[in-house]
Amino acid sequence: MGDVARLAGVSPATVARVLYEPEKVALARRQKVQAAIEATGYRPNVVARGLRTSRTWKIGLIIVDGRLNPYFVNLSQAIRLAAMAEGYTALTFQYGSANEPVADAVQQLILNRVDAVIFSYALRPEDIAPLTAANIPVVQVEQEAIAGTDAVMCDPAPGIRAAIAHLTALGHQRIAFMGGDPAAYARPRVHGTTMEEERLAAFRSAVRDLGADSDPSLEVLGRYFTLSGLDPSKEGRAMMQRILDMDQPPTAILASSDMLAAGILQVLNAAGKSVPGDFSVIGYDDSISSLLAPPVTSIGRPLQQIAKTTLDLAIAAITDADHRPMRRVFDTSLTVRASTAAPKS
Amino acid sequence: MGDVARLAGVSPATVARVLYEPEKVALARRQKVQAAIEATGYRPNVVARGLRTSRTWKIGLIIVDGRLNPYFVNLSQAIRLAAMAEGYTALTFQYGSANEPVADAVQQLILNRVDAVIFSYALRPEDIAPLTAANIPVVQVEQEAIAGTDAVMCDPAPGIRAAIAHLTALGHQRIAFMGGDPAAYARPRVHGTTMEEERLAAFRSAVRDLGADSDPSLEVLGRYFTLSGLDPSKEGRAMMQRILDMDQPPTAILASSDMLAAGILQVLNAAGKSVPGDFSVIGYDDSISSLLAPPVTSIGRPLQQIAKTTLDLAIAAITDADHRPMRRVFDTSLTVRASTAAPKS
DNA sequence: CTGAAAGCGCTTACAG
DNA sequence: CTGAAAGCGCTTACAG
Repeated sequence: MGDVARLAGVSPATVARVLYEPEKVALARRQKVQAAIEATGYRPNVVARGLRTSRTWKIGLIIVDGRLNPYFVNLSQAIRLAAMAEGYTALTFQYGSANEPVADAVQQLILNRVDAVIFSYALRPEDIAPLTAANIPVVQVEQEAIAGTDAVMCDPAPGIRAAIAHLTALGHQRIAFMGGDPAAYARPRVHGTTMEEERLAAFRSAVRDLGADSDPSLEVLGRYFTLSGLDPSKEGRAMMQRILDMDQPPTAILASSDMLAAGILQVLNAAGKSVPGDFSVIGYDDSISSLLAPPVTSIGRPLQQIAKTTLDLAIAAITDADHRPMRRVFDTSLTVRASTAAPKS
Repeated sequence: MGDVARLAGVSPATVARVLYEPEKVALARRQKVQAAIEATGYRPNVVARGLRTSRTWKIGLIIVDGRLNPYFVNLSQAIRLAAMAEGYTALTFQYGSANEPVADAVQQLILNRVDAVIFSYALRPEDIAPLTAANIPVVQVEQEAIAGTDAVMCDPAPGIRAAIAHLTALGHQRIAFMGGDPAAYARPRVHGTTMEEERLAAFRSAVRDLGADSDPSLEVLGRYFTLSGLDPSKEGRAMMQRILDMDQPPTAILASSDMLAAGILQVLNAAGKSVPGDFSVIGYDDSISSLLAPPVTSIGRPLQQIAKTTLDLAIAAITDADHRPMRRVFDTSLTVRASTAAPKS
């Protein structure tokens, strides 16, 4: 910066002004400074600026490890790109596998003086205190572990209803739901329901409204993945095995993640059964569904909008001292692929 | 820091000394300062330290977008964790999809004064100049686009030889290679060969040595993925279609990525063919191979070692002014799963 | 419209 | 062993 100032024959203050409020600098001088910036290739030191203004233009992102579910790769990528579009750089920490405690990630982000922290399925209430103490705003994505904090949510109901409607229109009567057990995921919550409860409730009401079988034995509940071993299709395989062992098995299965659907396909492949011939399968997340054989019909979310909104809320919280926490809800929707067809009659 | 100093009745300089060279502070004082640090929960501001010491403890990582190939999620995760273990925070930029030019990422990393930049399949020779000018060392992973720069490489030959040996032991004679076309990937190189050439050469020599058919028509070459559309199994589907159309099709296929293998399984599934009944399939990367149906035999790399070595080299380059660029090479290896069996006779 | 000066929170060479 | 002082590279309130 000193070089630029010297070259242009002005003070460093004027260089800064050309950078941030050029209209306040007389034209002749401004042009001289701009020429000097060009000539030297000068770009302000982000670290120094961060120290001076106590805005680092960094946001922290704490999100589930993408190796456990590639959906989180898509989400974190979308958030990172939305952040870049607004001039922010993302500092990402993965949560879920490895022994990388969320508390440590929070500490790191505080030390790095990030302007805001975005959590996706990773916020534990006890992590809020240090962030609040450091005056760092928080946005929750698809999670409401804390009241009074911005939250960007996804409503599973539209996608699940579309999935059940798709299956009943094909002629399916016995449709199984494979998903997270609400009892196993007693997540902290502020709205009285967890995601697992919401998805299960959406399934139940869609099945009831659309005339498919309402049979509790068709609700196959468990975990999405085991944290150890990085064998993310294991849970789906185990749950599909339970379905194959049923007295009155379903003809279609709605799984609560694409990873579960992958496990389903593996068990059916090993058992010599075909999809959609013997079973129709629908996934959730629209992550690896298009890579499976056959490509799997799946419920997806509007990722770009979620990411954009998340950033808008974070920026509002950063820049507006009077910002009131908001809650935004997006709809899920169904993408039909080759894993669903009419049942054998 | 001022608070701590006041509370302990010492100067800020002494607080800093307790933090960085405690043995130089008299015991009584040191304990007083440590107590004050405890009491206030003080942690040094990383931004200020970065400005003062011109070491930010950040490393930049520019790597292929994990949505194009999940292997890069595994690799970047491994590097990020290795960095954390050494006290570094990673600033990650994805390369390949979206319009996120590498040059911009490089600029961002320079502005952020990262201590080093790690490239995986993303280094273009023209990006080196600004980094060199900013005195930021570079490590190349699985890529040697530039001479005189640290490089951590993977030798495809051991894994490919193991794959072919596995197939010939099962009785396969006609084995196809599906991979990147060396002509399509005229990557910058310093060692005379590109990765595509190395893999193809490894295939050819393994096939020759192990007595399988050496038939140029069994080399099905193309691209790993299309950058547009985020349909990463598309290329594999197209190449598999070419194999199905052959007069003398192979009985086994070695694909150069798990994404290609996914496309293979999709085409065979749609054609009513079975794996490994009709075709044995081997993938590469050991990324989603364990999620496919059937789980796919795949060639993998020692990720933890690669990540650790990458960081060791980066740190050496950061801390040691006399550091001489090094080249480290790791072996690939085969993980056998359910997609390979004896051919139909 | 412009510059001199202060200060963000640290670290470290220097003097004692 | 310890403190006062300088300085990393910026931004901005203040005075003119």
